[in-house]
Amino acid sequence: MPSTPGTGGGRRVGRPRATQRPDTGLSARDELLAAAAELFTTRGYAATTTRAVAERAGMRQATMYHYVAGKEDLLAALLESTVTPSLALAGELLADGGRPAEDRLRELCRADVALLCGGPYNLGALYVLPEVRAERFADFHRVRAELRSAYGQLLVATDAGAALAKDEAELRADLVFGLIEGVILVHLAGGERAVGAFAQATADAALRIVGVTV
Amino acid sequence: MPSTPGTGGGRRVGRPRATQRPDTGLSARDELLAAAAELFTTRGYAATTTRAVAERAGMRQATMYHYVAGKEDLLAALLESTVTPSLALAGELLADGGRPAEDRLRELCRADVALLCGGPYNLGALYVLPEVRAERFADFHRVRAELRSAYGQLLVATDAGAALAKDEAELRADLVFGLIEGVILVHLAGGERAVGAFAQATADAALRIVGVTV
DNA sequence: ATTATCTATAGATCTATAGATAATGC
DNA sequence: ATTATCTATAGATCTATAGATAATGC
Repeated sequence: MPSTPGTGGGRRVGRPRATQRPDTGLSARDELLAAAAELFTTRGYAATTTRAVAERAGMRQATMYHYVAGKEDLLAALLESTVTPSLALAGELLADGGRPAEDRLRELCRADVALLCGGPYNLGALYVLPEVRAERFADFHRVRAELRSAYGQLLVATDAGAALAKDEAELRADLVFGLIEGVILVHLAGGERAVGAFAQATADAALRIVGVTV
Repeated sequence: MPSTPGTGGGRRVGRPRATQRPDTGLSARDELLAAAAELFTTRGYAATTTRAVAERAGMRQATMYHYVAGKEDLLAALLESTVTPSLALAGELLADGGRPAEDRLRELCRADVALLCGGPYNLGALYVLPEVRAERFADFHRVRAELRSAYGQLLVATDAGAALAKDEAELRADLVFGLIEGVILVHLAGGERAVGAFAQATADAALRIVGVTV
């Protein structure tokens, strides 16, 4: 059986690292992603050098290019990793006609907030980087627009949502989406509050915006 | 009468500029601030060079240092300019015991969103720059915390807010603040919607979060 | 032989300062 | 004389590539 890269244990091919390899058990690429997540969110994307990322991942700057094409590559991977799970959940919820739309919308909000606030870094802050508007990240924007659309569909499937004019429903979907995004940023600033309860409270607030009485 | 700097018209002291001075009627410092606002919000702070700012303001890179101490100086000035007007309004509203707190909270939300969404650039996006966490911007954070506190005070002054437990009121103030902040970012993405109506809708959504029936 | 890593560095920046220059003001 | 600007540049980066090296695999 070939040694799984990243299990940390076995003999490793290739020249040994100059510094001790971190014992996180992650693959080298995932260690780079974790380092990038921390540095991009705490110091800023443009302000983070390839050297800083590589060295936090326990390798020399040039070695990074063995695993990723460059900084943009790291950012693109991190961005997609933040939306993909929520989008998968949204797909399931949209298909599940057996539950009231109110419940399903609440669950999507809750999970979305829990996912982003629960991680070790504030990856939500990456969404708003000006750099992310570039064509290079069109894939991410497409996925994100799909998630936004799922919010809108669940919203109009609620009783309160169905009673709204089309424009008004669109507007409220934007407000809900804005709440989710903003709350992720505020949560970080606020610091220590239980993530689960906070996510639940945000979901309730979203339903109040839609017009559901909670 | 000494010629007011920035009126654009009169004879100017000093070596002439190599390129035509923009005819915005702004002082050189304000032209730098406007250039920085555009570039920081569209390309990112760290990604914007002093040369880019200076040249957009119609002067050579080195000349910028005659007016500002550097890039950080520009960012600090822009940040404070976004909170100061809302904080002044908040002060007036807190002092005005003659109006129902519901109305005053609504007005603060509306004005805050209108101010940030109404400007030519998305200055709200500067709040979330990781660079802004540095000690250098402590002044800004102090002012911003005051604004957050004003939201909290108006919230507990409403009938619905007064009925909440202390923790729950704090939580909802964070949610309202998160909504305002997030909405500013979403609005930009959403593009063309009338700012006034959007600000009003956000204010209504904030009151719903508090628990007021609107 | 293959692989993962290293060291070294060319080329391209970018910031901030030094010192020159071309106006007006008196 | 004062002021606002310019040109030039030293010093400090940072990215991405070239080429060497030290392991394992067969």
